[in-house]
Amino acid sequence: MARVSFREQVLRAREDAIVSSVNRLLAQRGYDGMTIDAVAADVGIAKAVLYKHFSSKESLAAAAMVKVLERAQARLGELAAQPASALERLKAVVRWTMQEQLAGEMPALPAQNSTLRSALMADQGYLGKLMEVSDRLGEWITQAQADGDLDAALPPEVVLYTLYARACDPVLAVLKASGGYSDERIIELLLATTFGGLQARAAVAAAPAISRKGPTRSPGSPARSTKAGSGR
Amino acid sequence: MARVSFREQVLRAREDAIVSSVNRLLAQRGYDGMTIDAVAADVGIAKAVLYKHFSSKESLAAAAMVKVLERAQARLGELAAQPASALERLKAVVRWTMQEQLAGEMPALPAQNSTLRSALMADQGYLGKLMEVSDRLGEWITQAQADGDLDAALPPEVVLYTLYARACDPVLAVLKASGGYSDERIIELLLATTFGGLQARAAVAAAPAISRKGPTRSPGSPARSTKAGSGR
DNA sequence: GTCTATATAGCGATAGAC
DNA sequence: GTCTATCGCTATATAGAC
Repeated sequence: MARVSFREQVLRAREDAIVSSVNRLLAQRGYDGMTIDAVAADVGIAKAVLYKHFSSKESLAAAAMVKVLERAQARLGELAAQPASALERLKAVVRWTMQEQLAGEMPALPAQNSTLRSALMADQGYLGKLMEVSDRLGEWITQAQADGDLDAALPPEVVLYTLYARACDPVLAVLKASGGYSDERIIELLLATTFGGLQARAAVAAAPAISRKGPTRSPGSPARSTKAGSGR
Repeated sequence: MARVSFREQVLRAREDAIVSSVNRLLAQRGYDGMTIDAVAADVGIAKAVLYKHFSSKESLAAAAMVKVLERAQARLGELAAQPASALERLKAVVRWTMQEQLAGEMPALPAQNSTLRSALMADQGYLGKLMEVSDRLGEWITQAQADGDLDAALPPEVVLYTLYARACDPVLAVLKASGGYSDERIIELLLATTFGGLQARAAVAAAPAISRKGPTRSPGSPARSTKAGSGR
């Protein structure tokens, strides 16, 4: 019994290592760019061993998504324990998702992949966790609307989807790549643009005051300061 | 000379048809999901003929992106001719990109694909058009900030990237798939969430007043109205 | 100049050696 | 129980028939 339990433990530990690698590789290269060989190499095991744990590439992605949702659940639990308004909690959640993104720990799935989506929709573990997370966020959203902190004219599900979308917002990666901003500054900027549109009023009050370089520019001379491009 | 010109014209017409198909297929299945065979079948020509016009899949995608930028340029020109504030023009641009998305005409590229990105960054036509569009949008952005309509604390490039990101916002597709909203309603909702975060004040004034079903709900009973889920 | 048939390669998945 | 070598499939790209 003890030996079986020990073996179980070893297997679980390795599964954790696998899922962790998948998480990182998904974040770096995306689902299509991630190869099974790369996963095996990253974990340091043979590909055949990988298939002893997960039957397909899709199940690997599903496991990674479940792990992300579990981490999100843990974060939600922490936030629920702290005294804060619903809006503050929602902001903290989005901040966390952005930190995960910057840390390269937020897996990126294709917006619409038929086989992958089918696999995810068939995965009860994934669906269950997703619904639990969505329910808790939904409670905070409606609460924040009742508090007058979020625009009550927006259907809660629109707010929910928007929060999910910000967890994989490409703007963050572009700003990071541009190199002109610190991680914390990027998060503050995106929090400002995100919740400025979600809260009912006083949009930018949440963002710290920002000192512009040089004297205040005359409104008459815009002079194209945005030639960056950097192609989507 | 006339015959050559005629042949030229035929070739150009077919290239337009090809690019049009690529646009649609990119919007439907994404870059990785789009196969060359599907493009040839959609256009109604043989695959070999396709390669007479475009040397690779990447050049197909680049051509599609250039076409989108050209359409955007045309739209920007129309808007520039009309009397309106910079903010109104920016809103009109975003509205247009969302209409394109809903019409299935907005090609979707992977967020980070090494070979594709390299090909795009090497495409002078693409880069030139992108910079032209970005310059014009940048002018409107700084103007809107000078007008006090956009948050002046946001770097213009952050606003620019955010506008680009909304042109392929997955939230739109999710709301469309949910079936609960008309196309126009979806656009109004996303315009509200987008510019609420970008304009300095009076966030939701742009969105039309929305009549909620039933009597005003008591703030004390949130009762999870968001169990939708719909996976990422 | 257009299509059929094929070359080539990369990747997911598996069988067999040790 | 772990790894090497390979299968089979799909998709990009091309050569040759008509």
